[in-house]
This record gives sequence, C-alpha cells and structure tokens, in this order.
Amino acid sequence: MPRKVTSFDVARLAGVSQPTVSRALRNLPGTSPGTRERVLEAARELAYVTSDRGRSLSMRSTQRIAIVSEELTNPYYPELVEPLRRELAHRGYRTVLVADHADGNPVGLDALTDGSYDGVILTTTRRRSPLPRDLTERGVPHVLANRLLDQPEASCCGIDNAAGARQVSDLLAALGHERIGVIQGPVDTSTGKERAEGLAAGLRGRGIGVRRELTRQAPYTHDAGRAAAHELLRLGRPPTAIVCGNDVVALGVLSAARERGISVPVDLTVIGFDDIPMAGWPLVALTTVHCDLQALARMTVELLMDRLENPDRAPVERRIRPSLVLRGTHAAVRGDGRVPPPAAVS
Amino acid sequence: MPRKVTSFDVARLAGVSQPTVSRALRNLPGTSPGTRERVLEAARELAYVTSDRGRSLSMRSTQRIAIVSEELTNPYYPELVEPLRRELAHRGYRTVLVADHADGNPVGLDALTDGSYDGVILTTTRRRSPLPRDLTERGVPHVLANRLLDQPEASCCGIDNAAGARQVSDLLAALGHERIGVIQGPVDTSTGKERAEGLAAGLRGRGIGVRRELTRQAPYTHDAGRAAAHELLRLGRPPTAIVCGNDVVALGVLSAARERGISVPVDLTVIGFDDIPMAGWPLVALTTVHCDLQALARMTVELLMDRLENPDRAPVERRIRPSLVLRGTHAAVRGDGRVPPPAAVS
DNA sequence: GGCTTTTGTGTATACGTATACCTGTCAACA
DNA sequence: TGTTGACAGGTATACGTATACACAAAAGCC
Repeated sequence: MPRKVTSFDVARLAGVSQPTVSRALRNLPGTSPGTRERVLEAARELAYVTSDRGRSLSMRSTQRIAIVSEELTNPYYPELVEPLRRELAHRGYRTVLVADHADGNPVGLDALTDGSYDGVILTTTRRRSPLPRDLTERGVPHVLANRLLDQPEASCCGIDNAAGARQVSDLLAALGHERIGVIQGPVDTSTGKERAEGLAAGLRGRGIGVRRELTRQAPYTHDAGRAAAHELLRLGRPPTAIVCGNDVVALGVLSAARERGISVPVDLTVIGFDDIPMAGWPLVALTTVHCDLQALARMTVELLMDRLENPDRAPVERRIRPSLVLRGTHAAVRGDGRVPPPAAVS
Repeated sequence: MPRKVTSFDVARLAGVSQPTVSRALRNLPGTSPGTRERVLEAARELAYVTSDRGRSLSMRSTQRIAIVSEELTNPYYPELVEPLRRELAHRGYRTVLVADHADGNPVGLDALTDGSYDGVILTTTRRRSPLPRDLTERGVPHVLANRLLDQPEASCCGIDNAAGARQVSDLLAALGHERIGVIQGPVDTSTGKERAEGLAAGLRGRGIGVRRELTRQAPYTHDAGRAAAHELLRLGRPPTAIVCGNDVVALGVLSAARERGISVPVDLTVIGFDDIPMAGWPLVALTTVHCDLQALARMTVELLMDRLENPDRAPVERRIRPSLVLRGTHAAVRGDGRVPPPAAVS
C-alpha cells in the first residue's frame, strides 16, 4: 500500500521546492513556463491530488456549504437541494447534506461549527428555532431557504405563500365551493402558518368562511394527510374541497379518497402546494401551486454569498411568487354545472 | 467578529498546555480529575469546538464516508441513503452525499481521493464502471451497494434480483398471463440485467416465452416508463401484464394506463420492483418486490468496515433476499375468472 | 530513606498545504 | 559598467490538532 503522495513528492520528482509545486499547480504568477510544465508532468506521473485537509487548514476555508434538512425521504427536499447544489457548484462550492434530526436528537450545532463548512443553508427551520441565533453567535454565515423565522435574525428566501393561497381561494370561489376543508401544515413552520392564514383571508374576501370543524393540522407526510382526510370525509356533511398544506399531504388525501371510493374531482376537489414532479404525473394530475425552486435556489445562494462577503450587513428577506397550476383534481361543486375532463390521452 | 477559538485559547484560560486540553477533552488517561475539570470549564466558557480540519489532518482520518449516487430526485435513493447514514452514524462516521454526474460530467475522481473521506459507498455504479478500479489504485477503501460489477473488483452487497424475478414470473403464470410485456432497466446496470434475465428464465420454466416485440428498455424514470408503456399499449395485441425494471418505471406505466383509459388491474396487470414507500400508498397500491434496505445498508456498512480494517482482503459478495408484495395492480388475465378487489377501505 | 515505578504535564514535532518574505539572477537603462 | 527593477524560486512559518518523548513529582517497595 503506497503512502499517500504529497506535494513534497511532486517537488522532489520535478526538482523544485514544495511551494513552487503549490504555485505551479494553481497557475499563480511567479513560475516560469518550463518549471510549470515539469511540475505538471511530475504531478500527473504520481497521480497527485491536492489534499483537501491540508488546503482547508492552510486557507482557512473549506469551500463547502452545509444544507440542513429533514430526512430526504420527503420528496420536496431533493427538489430543492438539487438546484442549490448546482448553483453552489457553479460558484466553486461543494455541498454537504446534514440531517436535521439524526436519530431523534436535534441537529448537532457542533457539527456545523467545527470549521467543516464556510456557510450553512437551513431549509426546514421552525419559526422559533434557536439555531440561526446560535450560528450567528458562533460566527457561521448562514441563510434560510423555503422557510422563514418569526424574527428576522437571518437572511432568508421563501415563497410568497400568501399570494399562492389567495390564488387557491379565488379558484375555489369561482368553482362554487363553500364547504371547504383545510389540512394545514404544522403551525410552527412559516409555510404552514402563512398558507393557512392566506387561504382564510382569501376566502373571507370572497365571502366564504373557513369552519373550525373542517380544519385539521398535519405534518408534511402522506400518512398524516391520509389520516386527516379520513377524518374529514367521514363527517356527516363532508367538505366538497380539501386544500392541503403541501403536495405530499394532498397525495395522502387522494389515497384516502381512493380508499373510500370517492371520485376526484367529481365528488371532491383536492388542491396541493409546491408542485413536486409527482404532482405532474398523469397518475396523479394534482392541481396545485407551482413554486420555482430554481429561482429560490438562485436567490438563496446569492444571499449566502453576500453573507460570506459582508458578514455584518443587516439580514434581508426575499420572496418568490408562485403560480397556480390547473390539472385534474379540481372541479365545480357538484350540481353546479360542467366538470373539467380528466387528463387527456397523449 | 471574534477570532475562532482554538485549543490554545482554552489552554491559556485553564492554565495548562495545549496537549493537555486535547487529552482532557477526549478523556484520555493521564490527566488528573482536577485538571480535566478546569479544562472542561474553560472549554465551556469559550464555547470551544474542536476544529475538524485540524483533527482530520493530524489524525489522518476524517471520520467521513462518501455515498456516491445519481441525483436524489429518484425516490429510491433517499430510501437507501437514509439507513446507510443511520448505520454509519452509529459507528461514528458522518455521511456525505456526492452526486454521480454533477452537471453532466462523470463523478470527479479527485473529489473522492483528495483525502476528504475515509471510505466510499457506490450506489449507482454501472456494470463496467472504471471507478472501483480507480479507487483501488488510489488506495481508497470502497464497497458497492445495490448494484454490482461484472468483475468482482470490490466488495458489494446487492439484492437477489433473480430470486425476486422468479417470484414475479410464478405469480404471472398463476394468474394465467401469457402475453407479458417487459420494460427492463438499463442493461449496463446489474439490476437491469439480472431482473430481465431472471424473469425470462422464470417464465421459460413455466412454459411462457418473452417476445421481443413486447420488450422495451428504459432508464429508471417515470417518464421513460410512461413512454415505453404507451408504445406497448398501442400495439395491435397489447400485453395483458407489464413487468417493470423498478417501481418508478411502474408508476410511469400506471400513468400511461390512466391516460389511455385502461383499467388496472382489470385490463392490465402491472408489477414493480423495490417497494419504495409510494408503492404502498393506497393511491398507487402497486404489486411489487420488496427489498429490505435496512438489511442491505447494515450489510454494506459491515463490508465497508471490513475494508477499512483489512484493505488487502479479497472482495466478497452478499445478497439480500427480496419478497413479493401483493397489492392492487395484479389480477388474473381477463375472461379467466375472478379479479381481486382493489385495496379495501380502512 | 534510597530505589524503582507510576502518574501528570510540558516540549517538540508531525500532518499537508499556502503564503510572506528573502535572495539571487538577469535584463533594462543611464 | 553600475544601478535599478522585475522576476523566479527558495526559506521559514502559519493553520489547529494529536502524539512521541522527556521530565519532574509523587507513590510504592524493601
């Protein structure tokens, strides 16, 4: 087993000193073309790769960004992480995913502050999470993506959830729905709170009230959405439409409807939020609110770069405007007229 | 902005030398209880966190394992990564996800050999990928999970795909299907090859032939499965059952069937492979082959630990046995008798 | 109470790279 | 031809931790 090859080995083979190797390999000025060529040749021959540990220690920078997220089994987050990764790679940073709740314990603050990362992107932060403040105190640059804090302690980039919810309420009003069920997300998340409040406000503006007995709260999972939907659908007078905290919950509602033999959209309208790819599959054809995660990622990374360069600047907040996507799970309330056809044959 | 606090700062505050701090914080023998207490107190007061860069450089070990995988937007991989992460965390390792094809280029070999990781787990390797050999040459311990190589160059842990495919063929034969469509995975993946061959062998054993005109090949995506299914379903005599390379492809087939107004399972039986969580949703209720990814992860990590401790031992191969899961997308061929009911109401 | 053995802690150094600084060479210029 | 300056490349050191080794003090032994 050959010992790991270092820049000293390359230097010896090329007949130069170690710093010259460092300069030549990075194309810094102050190296003659001939020497540079000899160094490159030697490095190639030895299959030399610069040690990330040595470089990081010496440069006081790892060129790595941590993305903190709940388990990736929620299909929304890979969709958010991928454009973030791409955007960061484009700027020369590697991305590292850090699980939010490793085996039940909250995220290890130490793991984020041990110098492994130049910055942190938080994606599943709760409204009152102490994590951003902790990171600030320890001097780790960070921004929030997707979710926001109650207090503007950090720069953040989110979706304009109120605007999205308003579009949903406009659609439901236009379709004549009045008994509207709501399965909102967790209230300790900004998305859960903003979407629920935006929907209530939008419906109120159309003269429609949201009734407490038709409202449920569920974490962002299929099973929670399914369970909540069963509760609503077995009521004496079930809702004619169910608005969900996000798409995954909406998929749970569709599962519940399937189990009860309720036809969507004929007997029940279901609306999601996020527009994950699955929502666009003909099998699902979910009417939902589309969020441009490319734009969200671009803006988030921009904000992070700003934090890295100007750590003391005041935090800012940005919003991406979403748009309604009409697919196959909405229809006018029964007896009210025509029903849109299901997805067309391609 | 306070300068990053080091073990020297802690040492000064505690009135000891830097090495004593190192020893005390790690509970090494050779430190008196009184001194240890003073050091811990000082570390707490300064909110000291051991620098990962310094420790890694000094210890020649990062306690990090890289998991190389295609984009996480394929729902299978988060399901595999999560138990791997858990298993590795249990043994004191952090996990880092490395994208297989960052922006189109093959995975950066340098990124895996720059000393950032103590070992590598490859999850989406092709049958003839040069990556394992390269890693061996550069002395980076590694194992394969899920997929295998043609040449046994590395330790690996996979599913017994042939056994799973045989169970599928037994089921189809029992249901009376004879015109069987196959949408197999990429032939340059071991999973694609083994499942297709296993199915053909199993059916042949039951006196059923797999016809070339009913066979398609598709990458492991929903859209590819959907397109292939449309091809098969618009044939003059379409198949009565379609066996898919994996669940995601099967979901594409279900989408295509929905688009064409074909009823599953009455008019078409669809079989997947993997049993991703989505397959169990009542909305989908996919009949498929279940793979125990917990077991796969446990075995994989075991193999990797063995590589870390005995780098020169010969590679080994392990297989996890899968099992058929009967849900709602299979039925006896039409006109043959009774049809199993769809999923029951809960 | 002299001897060895153990124990606690400090000193020196390694890990692999990057960079401030210094030196020597050579071209340009008067 | 002596002076200046640019430039190539070497020397020394920093980054933050871990550990081999030295050394002094304390403890055990007769």
